Amino acid sequence: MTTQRAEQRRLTEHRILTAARKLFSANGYDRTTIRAVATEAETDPGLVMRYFGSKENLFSRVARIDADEPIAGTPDEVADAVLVSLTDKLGDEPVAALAMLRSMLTHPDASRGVHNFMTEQQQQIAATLPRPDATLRAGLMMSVLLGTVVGRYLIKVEGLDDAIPEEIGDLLRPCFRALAGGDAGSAAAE
Amino acid sequence: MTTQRAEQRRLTEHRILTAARKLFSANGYDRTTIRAVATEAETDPGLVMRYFGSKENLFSRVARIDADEPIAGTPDEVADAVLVSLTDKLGDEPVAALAMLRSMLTHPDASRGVHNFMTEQQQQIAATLPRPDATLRAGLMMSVLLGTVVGRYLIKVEGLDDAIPEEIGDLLRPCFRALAGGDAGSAAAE
DNA sequence: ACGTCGAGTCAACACGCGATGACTGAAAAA
DNA sequence: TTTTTCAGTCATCGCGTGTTGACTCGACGT
Repeated sequence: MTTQRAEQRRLTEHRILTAARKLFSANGYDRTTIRAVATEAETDPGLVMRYFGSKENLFSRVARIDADEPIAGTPDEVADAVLVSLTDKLGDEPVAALAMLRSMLTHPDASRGVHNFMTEQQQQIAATLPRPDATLRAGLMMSVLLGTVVGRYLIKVEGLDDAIPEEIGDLLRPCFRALAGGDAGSAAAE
Repeated sequence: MTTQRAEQRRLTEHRILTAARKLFSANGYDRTTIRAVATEAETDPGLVMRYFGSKENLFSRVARIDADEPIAGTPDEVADAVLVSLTDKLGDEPVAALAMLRSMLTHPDASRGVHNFMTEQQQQIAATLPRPDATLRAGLMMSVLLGTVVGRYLIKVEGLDDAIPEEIGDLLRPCFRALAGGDAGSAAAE
């Protein structure tokens, strides 16, 4: 059985992690203070430090973008796979990812984290596109994905912040299809 | 004629503004210090304060996204207009806009600035799209634009960071066309 | 020539931050 | 019961920040 103390500690750690996720994703790394996290978690700054060592460490425990499933298939299948991974993220607020995304432009670790995630996905996608500009196309697909998530959750673009994922997915499908290049973009020549 | 003193002041102010633009766009608001700006401008922190009043004020003098020309026309024309405003921004590094964009996720003023710009453009676009989901479509167009600029200059997505604007524009044209909804997206129904 | 103005310099203030370490008291082990 | 362990508390340190005000001194107006 778990002792009273172990259980108490588990609960407190959990409160701290939840508070950290919330504040990091709402305010970013620099504007989130250990003291604010402690207050939100109804505990003490010293305890946060003891349990997690440093602010950096706490952030890395809380901010993460889970890798999607491997991507492969025909260009159209790839486009749809990216679309699915997008609508997944649009389903319900991915707090851990938002903690990362909120700080990606100002905090070096978060920047690396996002860059790594995007590059990983991008390379998988590019490998399936039989084109000389595959890397650029894959990079644009990831950029569209990024822009959509940032627009919805962080910038709160009107109409995008409260749209249902399916509708967004339907509107974006032609984009990903065109970027994947299954068929020539309509009216490409001029 | 301009006096020596007036000229000297003009030069120093200019060095400060250039330094501030550079540092704000590279490191964001919070991680840019008045001292660092002064050092970069080869002057004194006190002088920066005297000339610009406060860090906030200096930021607002330096970070701006110039409004694009009004958008109107048929859906396809609107799509192309957005595309042009994008390729313009991809032409050469828009330092003043990057100062704004770099801080948009963590600094309230920058957030407002980007939000205002996007909403403004979005409303112009939406007004030209004869669709019930015009706002969402326009919002997605702006989100794609945002994602592309952020991906190129701030995240530095591989292949996107050094691509020529025309190539990016060509790849993105079908996206904006589809979002503008001039014709039905290919394979929309299933 | 003389007094004024203003560009530039410097030291210091008040504040909030991450981090440290000593302390308390109750639960756990002996 | 006695001893040890550890969750939780608290005061405090060192540092970097934005900001202030006093000071210098060469250019300017008269």
